[in-house]
Amino acid sequence: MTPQRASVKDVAAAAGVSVGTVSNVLNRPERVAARTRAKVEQAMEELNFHRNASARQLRAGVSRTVGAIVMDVGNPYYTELARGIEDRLAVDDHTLILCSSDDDPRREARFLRLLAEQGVRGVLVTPMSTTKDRLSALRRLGIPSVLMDSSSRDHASVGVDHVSGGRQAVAHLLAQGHRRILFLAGQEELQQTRHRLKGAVDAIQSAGLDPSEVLKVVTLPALTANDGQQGLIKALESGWGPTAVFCMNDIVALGAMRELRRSGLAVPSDMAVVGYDDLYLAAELMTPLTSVRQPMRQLGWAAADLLLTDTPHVLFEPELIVRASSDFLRR
Amino acid sequence: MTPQRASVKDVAAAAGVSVGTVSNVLNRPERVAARTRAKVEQAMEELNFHRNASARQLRAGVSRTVGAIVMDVGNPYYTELARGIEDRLAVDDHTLILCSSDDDPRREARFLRLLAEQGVRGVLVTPMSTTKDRLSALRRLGIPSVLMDSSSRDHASVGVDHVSGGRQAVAHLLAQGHRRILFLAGQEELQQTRHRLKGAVDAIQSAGLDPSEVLKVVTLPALTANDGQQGLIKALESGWGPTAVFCMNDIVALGAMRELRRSGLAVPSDMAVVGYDDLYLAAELMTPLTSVRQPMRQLGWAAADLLLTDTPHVLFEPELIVRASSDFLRR
DNA sequence: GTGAAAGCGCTAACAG
DNA sequence: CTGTTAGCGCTTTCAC
Repeated sequence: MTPQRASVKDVAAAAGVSVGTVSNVLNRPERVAARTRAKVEQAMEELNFHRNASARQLRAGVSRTVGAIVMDVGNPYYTELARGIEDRLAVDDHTLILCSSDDDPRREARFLRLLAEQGVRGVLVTPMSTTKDRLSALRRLGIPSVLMDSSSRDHASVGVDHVSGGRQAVAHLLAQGHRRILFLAGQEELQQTRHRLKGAVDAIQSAGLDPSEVLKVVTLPALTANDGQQGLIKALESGWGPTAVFCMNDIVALGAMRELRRSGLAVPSDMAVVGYDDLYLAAELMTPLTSVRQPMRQLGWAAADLLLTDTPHVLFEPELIVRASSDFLRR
Repeated sequence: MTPQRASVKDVAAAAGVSVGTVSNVLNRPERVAARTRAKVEQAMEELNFHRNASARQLRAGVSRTVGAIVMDVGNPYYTELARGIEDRLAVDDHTLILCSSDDDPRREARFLRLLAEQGVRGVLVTPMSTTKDRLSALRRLGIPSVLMDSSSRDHASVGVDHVSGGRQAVAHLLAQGHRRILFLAGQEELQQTRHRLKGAVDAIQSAGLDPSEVLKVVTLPALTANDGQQGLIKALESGWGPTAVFCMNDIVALGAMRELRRSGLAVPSDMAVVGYDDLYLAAELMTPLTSVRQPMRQLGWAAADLLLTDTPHVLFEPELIVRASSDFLRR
């Protein structure tokens, strides 16, 4: 059994050639005579050779690693995104370091330092409360970055049209006859929040109604099931009496529905619910959830593509998937 | 605005000391005079210095990176596990490279090569169909590995007592009066499958019944919602008429319940369902799912701990959480 | 306490 | 086509 790790030198010795030739076999095989190449390849095989990525990167100055900082890997939205990224990176033999900040600035700072030390080729960033700081930190470090799921004039980005998403969701609720709609929103700094809100307002105005009467916004500290639940409790206590709730994502919707159940309100007859992202579990919930579908896989792919090749940026279109949570007919 | 990346040399020049001193500040600060240290630290600050991980690893011979190969990051089970791992790694300033093989040997081979090239300090492995090959490949490469969620005599491992888990699940179903129980199982090579089956058989024998009459096993190609659904279809067609189904994990259970719904069977009155893992979504499904809870976070932590410190290995105890899917009283 | 210098494994430029 | 060699940024003796 071969011992530890073999180096190019070992391979060269075993094959009776120089390290330069071994390197050529690795990087420009066409420049090496077939016979020599065969010898070298055989030696590699026998010695179980794997090139040392550290040395390689040190020399090359740039690594084949890309980082992605997301808010919560527990949310399948981000794992789907990550798959899209990985698939694209694999094409060019790069790897992903996936970092879940959990919206904790200390964790985030640690990951940022780490990615800088790794010399990542770039970082893919998902919008969250500290996005701006993060982007400027990256710029200061001279690390290219791409903003995912958000669009920006002064930054490379791949986006989804959240105005359209918000509009579709609220137009649907209006069509179902709802006139008091609660929006369980993310932080206002999030572009997604602002855009979806704008879409919601658009939809209401297009229906000839007054947004300030029809829509009420509750901002959630974090986009988790628990905060969704708390947000709904707060809204119910206010006495406004909404008949529908539009949630910033499916996990928030899950929390909201949990609370509705707890307080004996039926979905959708007492309260209609619409989520966002259309996670695979949306269709399997206690009441199947109407949700705005995002093309997460493609989004991840596009972001990685943009980083690697500087492809012009993309704007995806979301699509409303109607289920029982907002439509009794589907019960 | 500082340009690109500063090296120890730059820092040394800026601080008016030698690179050796800079390195000392980094690695053995106590050996450096306070005044000198302050100067160096200030220079680092100004130049926005980050040590180059490649160079460091190249020199050290071993990296501060750990790999984990799991079957499907889309399954929250694995992301929870990953968090546990990351949390432990953070303590010793290591990073995780999370690889989702999707049970595809080509993907897996790619990741294995990649981890070897990265010179990872070790790999944490989750059982799947090709586990044995993977472990021997790692051994051949001289990379330490820890088997997660499975126990082994001749391998470092952290496990959960799946015999107990299987026993608890099936004992519960028997107590509910079920006498024809379907087991939607994983591949037989999976230790988890064998252990849970053993637990199920134990429970049946303890109740004075005949396992061959009470239990029927259907082996699923993959542990996905789709395969769970297909497995159930197959079982229903066979005409045996089970009244309960024990699923290898919650995602499989989700697929099974989808099929029950489709064919108009009520849960739990026509068919009781028990899952495994107790994902956060188990409680939120159309019918809240009874499930065997695993301590995923702790499991991940323990695995990373074992790799880093050679702590003696652990065996966790799972716990059955009963919900409506197997108990009308909770309806 | 601090500096000088060697060397980790690899690549690329150059010589033969 | 193949060999020789310098050097990427860092750590670590070993002198001073």
